[in-house]
Amino acid sequence: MGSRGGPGFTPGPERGGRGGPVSGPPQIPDRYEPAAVEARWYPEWEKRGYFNAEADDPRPPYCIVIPPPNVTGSLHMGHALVNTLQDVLIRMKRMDGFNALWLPGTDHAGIATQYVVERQLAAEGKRKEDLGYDGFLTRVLQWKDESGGTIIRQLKRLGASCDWRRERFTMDPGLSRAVREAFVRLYDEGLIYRDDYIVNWCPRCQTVLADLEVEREDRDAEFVYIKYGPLTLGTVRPETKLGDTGLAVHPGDARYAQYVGQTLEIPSVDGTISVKVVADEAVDPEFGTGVIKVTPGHDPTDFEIGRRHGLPIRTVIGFDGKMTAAAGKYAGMDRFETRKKIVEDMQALGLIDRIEPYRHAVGVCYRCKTVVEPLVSKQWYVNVKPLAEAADAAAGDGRITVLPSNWAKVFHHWMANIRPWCVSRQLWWGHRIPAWYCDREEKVFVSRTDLASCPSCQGALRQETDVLDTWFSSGLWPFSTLGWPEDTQDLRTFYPTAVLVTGYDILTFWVARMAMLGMRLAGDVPFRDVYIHTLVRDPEGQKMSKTKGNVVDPLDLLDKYGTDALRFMLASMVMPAARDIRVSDDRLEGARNFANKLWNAARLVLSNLDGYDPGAGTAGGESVADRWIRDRLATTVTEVREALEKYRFNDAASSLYQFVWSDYCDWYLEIAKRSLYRPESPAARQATQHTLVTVLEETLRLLHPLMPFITEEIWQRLPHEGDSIMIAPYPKAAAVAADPEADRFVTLVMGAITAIRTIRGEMRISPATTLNVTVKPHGSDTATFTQHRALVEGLARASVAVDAAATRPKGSALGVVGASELYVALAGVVDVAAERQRLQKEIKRAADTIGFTRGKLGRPDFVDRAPAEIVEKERDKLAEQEALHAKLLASLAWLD
RNA sequence: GGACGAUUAGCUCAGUUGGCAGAGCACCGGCCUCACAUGCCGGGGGUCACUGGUUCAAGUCCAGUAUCGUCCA
Repeated sequence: MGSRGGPGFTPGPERGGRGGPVSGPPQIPDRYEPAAVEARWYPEWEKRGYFNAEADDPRPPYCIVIPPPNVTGSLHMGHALVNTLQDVLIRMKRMDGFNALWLPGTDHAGIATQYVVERQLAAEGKRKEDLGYDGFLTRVLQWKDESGGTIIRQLKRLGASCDWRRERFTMDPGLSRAVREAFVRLYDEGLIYRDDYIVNWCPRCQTVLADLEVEREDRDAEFVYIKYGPLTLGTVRPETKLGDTGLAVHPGDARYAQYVGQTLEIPSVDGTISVKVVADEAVDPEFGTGVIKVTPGHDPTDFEIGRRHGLPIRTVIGFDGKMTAAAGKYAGMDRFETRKKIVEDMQALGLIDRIEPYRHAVGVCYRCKTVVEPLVSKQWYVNVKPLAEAADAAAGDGRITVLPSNWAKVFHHWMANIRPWCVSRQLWWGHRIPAWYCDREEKVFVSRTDLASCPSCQGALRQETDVLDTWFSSGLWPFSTLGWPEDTQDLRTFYPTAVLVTGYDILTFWVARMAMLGMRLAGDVPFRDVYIHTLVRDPEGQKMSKTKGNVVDPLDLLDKYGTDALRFMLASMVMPAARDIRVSDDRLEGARNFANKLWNAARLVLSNLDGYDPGAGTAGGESVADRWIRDRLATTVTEVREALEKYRFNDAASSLYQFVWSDYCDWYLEIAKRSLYRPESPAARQATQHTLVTVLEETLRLLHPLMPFITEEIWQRLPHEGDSIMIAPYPKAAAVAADPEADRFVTLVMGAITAIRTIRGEMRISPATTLNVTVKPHGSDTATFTQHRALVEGLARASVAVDAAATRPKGSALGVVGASELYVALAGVVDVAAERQRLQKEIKRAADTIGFTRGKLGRPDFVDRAPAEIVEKERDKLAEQEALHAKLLASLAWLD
């Protein structure tokens, strides 16, 4: 498929030479059919290696790493959005002369994947323990092989131009090595440590969760007021009373000052318990009775209070969510059943003061929604504080730009308030922590290589069974995928990457961690820009969720509307402010219609290329309309480039939409038809053909990043240079020179056409009726009207006479175009009452503007203090409106 | 409780440095005009949430109020 063009071009390889205007070659359907086009071009692009980037390419690098989706996942609307935006950027930069690399891959999604496989096993009546560690991992890998690749195939349907040769997976040997290297380095630097701390435990997943992995859900509960010796206090978790080791009040609370420091013996359901009363700022004296019970083993706040005051920890709920032996007679009972039972028991003993309904947020596991149990256990932590300070500084001084800028604040806030990151997970699926315990010497060894025996005593070792948080490996993604820790050519060329595009929901989960780890380990920021997009919602603004049943499958939309339509819709919905996106069929239809519009514009152009010589250019026959559409395109190029540079995808989309539909199709094509079907000269026809083709060709290149398939399909059928639009140059912005003649054309000729059409519309005159129009030009307007008389006649369906000496015919409607007038004969066509009504409306409009403007100009403050050009503009407006008003009044008088 | 955001046409939303309020959809009227009815032509529709302030000038800047939303605790 080489380049076409040059003299003697005949459009379309399969097209026969047909003379004159035709209704489009039968080979080109009158509707754009996306499926076949998409299926044809994607494999072709991939086969030709257009997606590939090399590290030794001398052009400036531009790299995006994909936010890795779950390897066993499938495409949802969020993926469709984030990957559309990345593809728009990467295609634009690739066309624009950059060495553009979009690096794809997937992550292993530890908890999520393990949870899915465990459910599969449960359906078979098995547990992972039945398969054993190795057996379970085999099973997970089997599931990965089955479902892995699904999302990659789906990304290809979306048109994603990733360098697939470089696809990575967080559990690959290379990336696993990076994980181990990172862990060991941070450990050696003293940033990783083990600690007994209160953690979020998921009793179902049997693992600890990071704070971020706990979601809040509002639940109805009972607020139980318990008689606590001499005091009364409220709690939503009466079952934890068994683990109480203290009571706390606010230090300034006079009501309870007498108790502070005392140890009370409290009669309880299972004998008495002894609790120490402490004063702590964390207590809200306004809440409940102002006294709280302190259960350091089962509540994060209580844990902190306990640490501050040296209270002992009593663990009464175990990792299985059941009461422990320390819970006495409740041992072995489920925690929620115990809650009910203990209330009953306390009621029997008269220990309940009262019970009130209460709604509060409980923490649940973000994967399985099980209520999280705060528990004390020994875990691995990263002290991220120093890393966060560095990352925060980079965002503060512009080495990283977070966009839209309101997200920069969120980023900063999170960095400034960061807490130690718990990185160990009690899962089987993930990167096993490279730590070995020597039980004999009670030592821990962290090592890059597997250890067989204790380096110190040569005794047996056991490896840590915990794995690392998935985000630990994802946090290395921008450099581990480029070969880190090796000093690779890829890393030197493509790191730091240009931009990271992702949703705000993982700004803290992931973006923050990449920034911290990248700066610490890879020595520089991982990306220059972070572009945060919002969530995709249903038409009612509801978050899509399986439980609500309002999930839209992007694959269905691709089938129904076409990939380009979905992409265009998504891009045009991405607003600069942090607003969620609502997808609706209306929006998609609009985008599909836009694709169809473009398709049909191309059909019109392609069917009118007989005799066209691409090498001859405009042959000196260029018209003012040809110049006008070129100027409009040049302006559009500037707008689109600026919008994309600033990640204002909606601006880029609407500029293109407006240009293609309103300027090119509605105006230019209609004008061009006159020139094609009734050319003034062969040169004029050639110039029109040339303009039609080259403007469309450039428009296609401008649009290609948003709508890759349809643009390639049309581009290939047009005269063009090069093998594919994908690798054709992105249009360059050019200054638009002042063109007074083109301005007059817009104001007078297009204005006259619109004026006549408006009169026709308001008078409800059928489009089939040819109107008799007399134009009375003002001064130098004569030449313009005379020159374009036929065009006005054609586009306004009128018979036009230009006569500077014309007098207003009886029973005619008035149109005002600039300083000129036109009269539309209505005699016998319509009753003059309608025109009277129309004129009165126009008169009121003009009078309102005049009143407003006079008022403004009448205020000395305005005239004195506003900039001269603003005042001048107001004066011009006033004069113009006064002239218009006078004409309209005269016209009304004429009618009567 | 804290932070952030939103409030503009019937709906969904743009509106960048303060200078004549915009788009798409929906609606109304007229058209199957030889690229397209996934279309063409025309039209109506807004006290820019509210109250004050700054300014010659406020949708835009400032303060407050109300309502809604998101995140954090």
